[in-house]
Amino acid sequence: MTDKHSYGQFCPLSMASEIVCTRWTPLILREFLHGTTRFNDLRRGVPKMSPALLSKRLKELEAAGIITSETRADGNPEYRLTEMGRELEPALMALGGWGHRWIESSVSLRNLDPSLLMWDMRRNLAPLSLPDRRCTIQFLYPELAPVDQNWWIVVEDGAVDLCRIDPGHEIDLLVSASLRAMTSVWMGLTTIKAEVEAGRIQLDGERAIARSIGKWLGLSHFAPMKRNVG
Amino acid sequence: MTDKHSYGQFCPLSMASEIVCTRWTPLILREFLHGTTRFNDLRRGVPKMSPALLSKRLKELEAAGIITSETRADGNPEYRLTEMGRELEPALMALGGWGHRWIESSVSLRNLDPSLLMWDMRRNLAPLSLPDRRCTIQFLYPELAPVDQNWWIVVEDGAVDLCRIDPGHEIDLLVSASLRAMTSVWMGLTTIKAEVEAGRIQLDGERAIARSIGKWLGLSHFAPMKRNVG
DNA sequence: CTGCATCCTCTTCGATACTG
DNA sequence: CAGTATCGAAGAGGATGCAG
Repeated sequence: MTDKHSYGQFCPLSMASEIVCTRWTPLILREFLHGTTRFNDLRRGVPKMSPALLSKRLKELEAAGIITSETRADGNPEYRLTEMGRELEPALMALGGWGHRWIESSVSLRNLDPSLLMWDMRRNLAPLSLPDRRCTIQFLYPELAPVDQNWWIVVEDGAVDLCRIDPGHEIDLLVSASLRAMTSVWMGLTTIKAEVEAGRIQLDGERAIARSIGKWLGLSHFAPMKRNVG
Repeated sequence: MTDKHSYGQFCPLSMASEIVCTRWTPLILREFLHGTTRFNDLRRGVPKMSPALLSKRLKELEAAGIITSETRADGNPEYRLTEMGRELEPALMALGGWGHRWIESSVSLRNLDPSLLMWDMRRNLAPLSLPDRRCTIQFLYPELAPVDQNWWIVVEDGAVDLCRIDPGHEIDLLVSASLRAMTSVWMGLTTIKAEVEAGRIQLDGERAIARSIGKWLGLSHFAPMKRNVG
């Protein structure tokens, strides 16, 4: 009829699913809802997706009216949600909230990935809850392969940068952790405090910054919410 | 890592999308939320899906904990949503509501299908708003091929049956319509009253039943809601 | 470096037919 | 009624290339 990919149903849920519920698309939209606008930043949020497929999906989303692309001064496109796209947020949040409440942590925690964790903590970090000067926080995951062990987050003038190579600044706080413990904290399965007491996370450095970590550390949007399963 | 199909991300939206946002799955869940429990009834809601794929999806949903299957007395399985599955309703309603508000009717109306329309009107019909006796309502779509022209809905003792062959009862109301007009009414783009006045729908039969059609006729759950596009 | 396009392989899907 | 079996077509993933 219309095309091969269509469900052929006029039902609004069917029409919406044709656009939103295709492979990778909810994750791309998650990146957009976090404010990402550029191709390679999108890729950091969905690193296992091939660039060709991401490119295809962006064209589909643009054709559907969910995003626009505009060529910037540097000649590269900038993608942005339209109002239609922004209004997907409640539906995606509801789906994410359901996942948070119902999907077993033992399943989610099979997908540990320091890169995704740090990338998300970077964007959810609250600079205003840190001292009003440059702050450098190092994260150390001793159990990982050397290339993934060290991460630095540099906060300066409200901007948050994530580095995989030492920026050379004095370290204000060193967070040493098992990746599983840190991810569990991010997900809201446990707390920094509990993990520190259990010896799975250590904080070394400036007392004030360590004490206020619960305020500035960016966790999952769903972390404060109750769960129904283990 | 885990398997090929996984996005490899611990994010709850990613985990939820792996289960819910696969091809056909939102439509299957829509059927379940309407109370369907049997394989061939599910098929009526997703007639363009192959039975092999439906069977596969049901196994996946069961493995994910969203449905259970129990063998009934007749030896055939009965599928039911678990609590985990029922709690998907807000997310799916949000997605459907978004589709209703934002997807152009000209696009949805490319998917006209009398079978899907009648099947949905059957299950959303309100028997209590009809006289407390057997009522037979015939729908006639003169422009369609003969096999799709005639439909009968029989309401008796609170049960609603849909027939494609004449049940032989006296007709209490004959609804003659263009399929596009009837579907537009179902979607909430227009009203029965407006379509009758425009000559695209005719009601012939018992006055009281015709007058109360707005009460007993089952429309889309989203029909009363505002839309943002044409 | 960013933003793709191409080529190739592998998996999934759809159509049809058939079974207990 | 409730599925399997089979097979060709479409789609996704990985590697590589390339222009601005």
